[in-house]
Amino acid sequence: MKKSDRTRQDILDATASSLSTAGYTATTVKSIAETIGMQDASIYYHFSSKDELVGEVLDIGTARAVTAVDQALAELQDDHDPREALRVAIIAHAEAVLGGGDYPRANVRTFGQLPPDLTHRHRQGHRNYGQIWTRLIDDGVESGALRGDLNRSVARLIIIGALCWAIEWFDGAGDVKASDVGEHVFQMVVNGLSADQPHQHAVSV
Amino acid sequence: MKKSDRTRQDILDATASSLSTAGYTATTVKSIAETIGMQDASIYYHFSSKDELVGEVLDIGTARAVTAVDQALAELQDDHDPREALRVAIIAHAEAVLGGGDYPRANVRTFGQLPPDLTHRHRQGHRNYGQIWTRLIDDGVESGALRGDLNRSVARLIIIGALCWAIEWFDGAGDVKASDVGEHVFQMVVNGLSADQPHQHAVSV
DNA sequence: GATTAAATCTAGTACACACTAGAAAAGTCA
DNA sequence: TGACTTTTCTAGTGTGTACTAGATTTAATC
Repeated sequence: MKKSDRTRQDILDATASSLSTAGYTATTVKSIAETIGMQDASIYYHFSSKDELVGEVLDIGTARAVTAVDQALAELQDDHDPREALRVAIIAHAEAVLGGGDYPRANVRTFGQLPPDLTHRHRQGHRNYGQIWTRLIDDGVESGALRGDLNRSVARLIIIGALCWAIEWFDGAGDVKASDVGEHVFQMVVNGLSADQPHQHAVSV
Repeated sequence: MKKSDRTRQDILDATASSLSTAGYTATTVKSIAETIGMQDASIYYHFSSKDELVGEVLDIGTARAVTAVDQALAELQDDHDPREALRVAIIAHAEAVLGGGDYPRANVRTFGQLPPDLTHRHRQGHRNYGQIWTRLIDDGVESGALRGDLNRSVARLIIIGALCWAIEWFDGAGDVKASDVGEHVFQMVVNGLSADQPHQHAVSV
């Protein structure tokens, strides 16, 4: 029983790594097997199909991102500004997707490349994730901390989009850290790029 | 000569349409041929390979996006606020990529799915496009209209990212128009979501 | 050490893909 | 109409893919 579990984990890890860098199509069963020194046919002892394997990787990725954001929000003080909650969530997302492991990165990277079945399978997970952000924005607007003249759904998708697209250009090796990307998204989206606005505190990057 | 040109155009159009909805892998030479009522082999009379065909579609897409933004900026008054230039560019980009034709949409949609050769081929085009935005942000910071404490390169990529990712969720059939998405990105990224800031004018959506 | 179960391998199948060669058809113009 | 060019089709090739069947090896248990 033990051996199987470890091999299974190796397969998942190799798949997450490949998905996060090469994408869905370039991630072949053969290439996964080669990474861990197996024959491609052996993969099918542990997973019934490529898409079941990929699906499991994506599930783990979603779960980790949700956990990261939830955990960051849970550490907030009770009387926090709604903007601070948004800031904490944005930075947690950035760190999970950009600086974290391969699983959340695989999730974002392969978004839009998946076959219909897998896309449909993960729609619910994405909806749940989106609700975290919906609540954050609703809280902000209703408390008066955030403007109420914008479409909240569009605002939510723009924030998530800015963060998700960062995977296309972010290079962990540079000076800019994952949390820096999060801080920038927060500064821009909440405080705005315009000079001389309230709530702005200088950021050094 | 005439017949060939029209067929060639039909092939390009069908490819752009397929790329913009199905992505790179699902866009097969056979499916393109079927769309225009041809045999797949006939495509090769007009294009030497799938990637040459796709490359040409992407070139057109980049060119159209650049033209749209350049044209919108050219119509500005001489003494405009740098923020207004950013606004005009953002909305032009949103309209070109979300509301415009298949070519710019194909470009954004397949970003990150392309084989290395095609990715490399279009790196220069993307760099050129990025420079338009670099200049807009530099102008804003140097004139004092935009804050100078953020990394300009990161800011640029966040703006473009928020716009590009919109292709994953934007539905032209809904109430929200492409220009609305642009307006929201501008409002959030430049004026900020925070309530009661200067420069903000209520937006109705 | 023998027996059984778990895990992997060898050797294949079937299919979709990009692409090719040469014949056939369609169009052009004297 | 006839000669010629342009365009498309028929019929294939080779390659890479996910996946399967059954033999073989490795590990666990008595």
